[in-house]
Amino acid sequence: MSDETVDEQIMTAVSDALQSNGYAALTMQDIADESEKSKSLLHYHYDTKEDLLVAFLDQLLTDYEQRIACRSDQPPEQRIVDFVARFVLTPEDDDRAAFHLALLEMRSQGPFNDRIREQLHRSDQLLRETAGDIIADGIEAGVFETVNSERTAALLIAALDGARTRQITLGDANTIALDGMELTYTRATVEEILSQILEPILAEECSLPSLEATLAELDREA
Amino acid sequence: MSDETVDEQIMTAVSDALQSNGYAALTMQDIADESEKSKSLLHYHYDTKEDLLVAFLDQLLTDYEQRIACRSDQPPEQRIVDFVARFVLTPEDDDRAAFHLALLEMRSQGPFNDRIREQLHRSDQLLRETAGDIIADGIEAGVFETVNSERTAALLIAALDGARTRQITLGDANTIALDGMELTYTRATVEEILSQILEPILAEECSLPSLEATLAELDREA
Amino acid sequence: MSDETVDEQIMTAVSDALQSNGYAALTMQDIADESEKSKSLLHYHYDTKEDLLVAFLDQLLTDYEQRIACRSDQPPEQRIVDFVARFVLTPEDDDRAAFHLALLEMRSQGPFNDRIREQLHRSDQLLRETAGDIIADGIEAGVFETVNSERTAALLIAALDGARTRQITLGDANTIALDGMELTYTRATVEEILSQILEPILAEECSLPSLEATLAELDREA
Amino acid sequence: MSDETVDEQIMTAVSDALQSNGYAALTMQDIADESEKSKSLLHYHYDTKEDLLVAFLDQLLTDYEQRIACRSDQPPEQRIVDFVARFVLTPEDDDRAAFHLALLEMRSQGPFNDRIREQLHRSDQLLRETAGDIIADGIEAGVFETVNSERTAALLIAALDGARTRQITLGDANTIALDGMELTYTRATVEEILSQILEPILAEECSLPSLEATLAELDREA
DNA sequence: AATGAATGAGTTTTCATTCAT
DNA sequence: CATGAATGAAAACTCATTCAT
Repeated sequence: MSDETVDEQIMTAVSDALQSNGYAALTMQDIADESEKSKSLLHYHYDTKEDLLVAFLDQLLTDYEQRIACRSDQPPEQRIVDFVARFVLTPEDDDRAAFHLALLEMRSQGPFNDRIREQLHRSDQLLRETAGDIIADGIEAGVFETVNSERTAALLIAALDGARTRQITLGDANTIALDGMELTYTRATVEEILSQILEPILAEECSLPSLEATLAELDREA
Repeated sequence: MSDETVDEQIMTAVSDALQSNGYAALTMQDIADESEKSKSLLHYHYDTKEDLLVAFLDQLLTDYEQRIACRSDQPPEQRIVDFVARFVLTPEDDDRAAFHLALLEMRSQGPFNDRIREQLHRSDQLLRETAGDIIADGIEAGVFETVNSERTAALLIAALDGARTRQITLGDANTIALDGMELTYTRATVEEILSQILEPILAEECSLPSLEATLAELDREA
Repeated sequence: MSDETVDEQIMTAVSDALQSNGYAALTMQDIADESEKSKSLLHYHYDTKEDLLVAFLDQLLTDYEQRIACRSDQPPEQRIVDFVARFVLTPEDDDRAAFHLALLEMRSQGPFNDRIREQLHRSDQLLRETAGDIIADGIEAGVFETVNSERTAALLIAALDGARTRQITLGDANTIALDGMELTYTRATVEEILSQILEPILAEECSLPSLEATLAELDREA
Repeated sequence: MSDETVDEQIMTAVSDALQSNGYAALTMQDIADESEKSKSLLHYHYDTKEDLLVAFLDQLLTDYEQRIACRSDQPPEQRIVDFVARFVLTPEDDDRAAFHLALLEMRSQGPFNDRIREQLHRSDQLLRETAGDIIADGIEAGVFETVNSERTAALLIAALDGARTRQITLGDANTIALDGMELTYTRATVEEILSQILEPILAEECSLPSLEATLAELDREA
């Protein structure tokens, strides 16, 4: 805790304050309260509230980008399952849900704020390229049949992002029944993506790694 | 224009103000400026800002629900194409994009506001039921193969909602190439849904109506 | 009192607050305290502190200009004595001293603020023209010998303004002895101007009206 | 440069900061920015901002007093021309104008601040005594006719100070025409003082040194 | 029904000052 | 000596809400 740099402390405080208050109602005082620092100190490090929030978004997205990029040593079929599995939010993932909610609020500020919009663009680019590259690699490796990798990636991401948005905005009550189990919206969507989008394009003799195992693996890493 | 009731005028003003300022920065003065009325009058009709916004969201979703529900006299394969086609946003649809952006901002307020959350729930329920019902009707009518209608609907909606969110937050620059044409994110996603999700579950001898024609038809209605 | 308009009340409050605090230390709260209104109301009537102060300066100078301009029906020798007599500040003139002190502070803001500078220019122009015109009229009427009216006016005003500045910044302690009486700096300077600058340029047979009588007259008017 | 003591550096920084920002808007940070030192260091040397500014004013006035006092070995008629010539500000004298503007702002703080007022008094005393003494010396030496030296000095200084105030607050645009040349307000006033106040009191056979030559001489010294 | 005037509570931001190093 | 970090108090300004008319 106390070995965090001040900047890290502030970023943590922004994150906590966003989770408690939401973006629209967020005040500098809220952030100061979450850190153990004064409002003045926030202004000492960041000239304006906007500067602070832009810095926060930057750090957020940079972290996110790093998480997306890892595990690139795996075969394509594992990487694509990894990719989609990372979108699964369990009801216990309070922090991650809050994080994505905050991100969603900032995303909706994009059209009103150039600096935010640029950051979002950068990050979106990476997300789509990553998914597209994995699929393209899979085609080249003979794991997937020949499909338009870019468009398949676009569909994938739309579904994953949409499921996540719905889950975090509507709450976990919003579940989907599968074989008697109640799945979160993201979990159910990942299952559907695997069975209705990715399995149909698998080459003969190929199979996807187990989602269950992949989720367990990701859990272990975290 | 002038035969609008005051309430209608106010609702229009809220909509306009949201489009100009976004939810986070929206003030009562902004709304008053968009109407030709005074701030005081807004308070005369709605006790608090929250009351006004909840009323606005209610009206918004009610309108939306009515639009979803219509054309129920059509056969299932037409109704499902109708359903997905309604999500397509062209670059010219400035107003609708702004509308959905405002809605997105309000959606992200759900977790912080019970009254907003309830409304969102109600509307989401309807959306998923509608899609599920159309697919279930199609199965019963022998147009679709037997699939889990609820889960397919969930995937559909996740993808449609996600595509729309990405399009409105990232701007129309964010396009997807198809056969040399540049499609908006929503349009491309609808195409993918049709070819990768709906066509594969069509019964033999069955086909989907043309998206092009359906879009033209919806356009005519509006 | 209570029949003042709100704007008048605010202007009075600015004046009072300036006298108590000086320009450099003046806050909106100070002004609100002097009026019986809230800070918010000041912002309701004037968007910014600068707007308020510019409006105040405008009113100040406009009033001042009107005072300068009056009594224009008199002969030139009376008008010039009037003109210089108006600069005399007695030790009892607390309000007027405070007023000119506030004005002095605002004058020193001119180089930093375009809007203030413009107002000062306007007013200065008038002051010099008025003095110059009186002298020119006097020359034409044969009351004064032929001198450069513009330059004589410049000297006159420099001395009058300088004397006033010294009196208000250094306090009334700063007096000048004349025939056993202690005169304020402005009073002494006016006497000197009359005897050393104006009397020497009087045409033969002409004389200046009594300062004493003129001061009494101005007093009666006020 | 680097052989300045820290105190000298700080005084220079105060002067620079005053010229850039004016007294009313001056902050400790502004001063720190002009020096290459930190805000903290300013407080290490001067407990409070007021202490610093009072010290600055003290140094300012002390310097000024020394300049007034010099050249006391000259004959009275040269010394009085010297005295008035020192008030001339050419349009090129940016620094001196800024300096006097800062001083003017501090002068207008006198009524609100005892420590500042005392300093101003001290300095004003000296100024008037110096002028009075030169004239008294001139009378004794038979250069000037017998006049009230104190009162003539008061008029002189009022005019000189007033001209300077007007010139620095209204800008150099505020010129006065003389024989086709545009003179600054201070220059024109000095000319008028020489011809209308000092020359009339010269004893027979006496004449004043040339202003032109005196200005050149002062320039050389600086 | 409608509004201009008014305000209190709160927002971002500023700034002189302090303190640990 | 010197500084970066930190803060409390107060600054300008905002805004939902109220009230008299």
